[in-house]
Amino acid sequence: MPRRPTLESLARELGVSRQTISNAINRPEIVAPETLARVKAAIEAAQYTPSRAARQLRTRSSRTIGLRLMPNFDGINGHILDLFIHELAEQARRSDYRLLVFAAEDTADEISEYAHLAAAREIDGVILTSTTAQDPRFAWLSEHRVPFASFGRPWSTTTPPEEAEFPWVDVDGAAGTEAVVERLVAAGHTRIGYVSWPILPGVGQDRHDGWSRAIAAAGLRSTGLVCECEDDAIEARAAAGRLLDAGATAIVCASDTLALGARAEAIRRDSRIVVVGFDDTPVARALQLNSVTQPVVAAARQALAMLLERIQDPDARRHALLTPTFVVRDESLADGPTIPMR
Amino acid sequence: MPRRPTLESLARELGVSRQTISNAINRPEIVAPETLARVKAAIEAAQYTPSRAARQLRTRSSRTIGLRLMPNFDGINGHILDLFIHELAEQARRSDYRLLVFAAEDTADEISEYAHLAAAREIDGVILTSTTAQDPRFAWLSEHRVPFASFGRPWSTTTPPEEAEFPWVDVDGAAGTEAVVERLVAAGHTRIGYVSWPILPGVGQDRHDGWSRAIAAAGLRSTGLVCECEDDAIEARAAAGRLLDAGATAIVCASDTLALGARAEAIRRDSRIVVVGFDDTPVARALQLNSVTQPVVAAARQALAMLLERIQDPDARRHALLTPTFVVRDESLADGPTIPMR
DNA sequence: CTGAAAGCGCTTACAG
DNA sequence: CTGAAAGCGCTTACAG
Repeated sequence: MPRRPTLESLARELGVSRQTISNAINRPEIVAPETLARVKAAIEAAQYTPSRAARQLRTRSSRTIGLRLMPNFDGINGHILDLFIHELAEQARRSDYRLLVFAAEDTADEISEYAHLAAAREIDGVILTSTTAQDPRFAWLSEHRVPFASFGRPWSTTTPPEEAEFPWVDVDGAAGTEAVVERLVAAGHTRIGYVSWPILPGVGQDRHDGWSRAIAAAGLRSTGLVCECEDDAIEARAAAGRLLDAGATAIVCASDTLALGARAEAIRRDSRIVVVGFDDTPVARALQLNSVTQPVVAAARQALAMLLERIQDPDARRHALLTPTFVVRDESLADGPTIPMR
Repeated sequence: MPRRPTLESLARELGVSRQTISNAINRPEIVAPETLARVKAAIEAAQYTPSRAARQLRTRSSRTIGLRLMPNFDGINGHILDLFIHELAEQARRSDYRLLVFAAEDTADEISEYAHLAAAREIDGVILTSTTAQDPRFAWLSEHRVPFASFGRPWSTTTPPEEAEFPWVDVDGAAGTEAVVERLVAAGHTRIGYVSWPILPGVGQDRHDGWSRAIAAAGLRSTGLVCECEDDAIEARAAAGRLLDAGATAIVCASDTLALGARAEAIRRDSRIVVVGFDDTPVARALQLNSVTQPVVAAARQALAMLLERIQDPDARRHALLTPTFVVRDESLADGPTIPMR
């Protein structure tokens, strides 16, 4: 790459001191207006940009945040993380932060990479995604004083997430499935099945609980109307079959992948059966499938804002639970306020 | 973050000079074995990692590569880039390089970010994806001496890609659709339709040409058997309808998104109709759809290797065209060597 | 092989 | 407001 100007060379050229130029960049308000203008023009003309490394070394801040890329080989749902990362990168850039991403084999490997990055002072903080119950990353990062914010609640079975000593933002999955059921009930459905992810503490349980809560609130029966399965369309198709055998007229699913399978079965049996997915992935849009959309852009913004606060103040610990929206694409449900079909 | 050891503090502790420690890290072969062992142990014990910023400043190398995150809001096909980036991150880490990602509004904005990153010496090189005909990024990066390697050929209409003055790796899309048609012909199909992306220089034309070439080689007719449409399942469904009206018994598609739509129509008409997608996304797997899989992992490795070569040698310009594989999931095609169904 | 020294390019108190 | 100076934490020729 070509030789580039430095503070030194620029100062000589302009006949001022290095400090003046540095001031013009970092504290323009203390520089005399005419000098400032002259310096700014020279900076512009020379395409001068301070060396990030030198700046980092001096200020002891990298203005870089680290993020592990989660493997997403088999999921349709990885789309959510795609959107999240994209928005995170956009916001980071706006705040003059860099986004450093890395791959890791597992959580232990992920942590070891944080250790490296932190030791080499390459990152000022970390954004976590895909949190699990008993997630070991929270403790490690806290212990080692690495600032972080999490997209995903701590799914601890002992401490409620509101008491977490670190900032997090999450989407209220239960509220999503709950809203779906309410709408289905309003449309006259009384046998509403649920194709669930494994009901374990975390997202799987959360989404299930919303369905369950709404069913109970409506005074409906739930017996025989839940099927647990892995995030696999083939399994979901079989599960949907069982729910339909049990008389379901609508099937709510924990993901679009599951909905894809459920819908194949539903179409075979009776085209009036309503199927609802979750995450509103491109697949749902392509198939005109009802789904629930997460406010991912807001989540990314909040996560970054929280992290930047945390970097400033080690005690910062805001929490935010965002509400998802039911995207109705089925005509039989198409009354009341919805997101317009795309 | 906690106070960390420096070369200075470690040297004092051990009673050796800073250089000795630096040598132990960077040129261990010139340090006396016992000293080396002692130093290595101390480094391990103190969890010492050299400050990246200081190192960068001194060596004038950031060991960081830049990558623009392409927006992927509406595509199912974004999956390929996901895999690519993941593998790139993995390989980069293995070579002790960092992967810095950023979002950009458009190509001009992307270039302006390269300008910033290069001026601040934040990156040593760039990996390009999603290349287009007349892609302005090639010229800009070349002119500004920013090393880069491209995942995607230069789709210039004037210069053949083999003459490009920069390294690139790509997947031979034409070979993919060609192999698909050959297999369909072998299975007895004589009316093979193609749902195409817009046939313009680039991936769209490339994939179309493979189909076209194989049809001609088999001595089959192609009239009425091509439909161009945007990467949209709804449009694809209509297109498939027209192809079926023209007598097609098999439909090859430029993407899984298109195949999704085509299949919906095919199922409605006759379940024996064969549909083939492209990219083998999770959707294809979920729906047991035939598809063509790109060797993305190999592409990412090659792209990184080429970039690292280019960083060493400004004249390095290897090119590689990788061959995709037909993933057969339809029983009617299930003879001959295939990738086993997952 | 080891030790004293220069310098990468910045930022920021400190006198003036 | 500006100028001379220190120092962030490394790497690497250079004498010994």
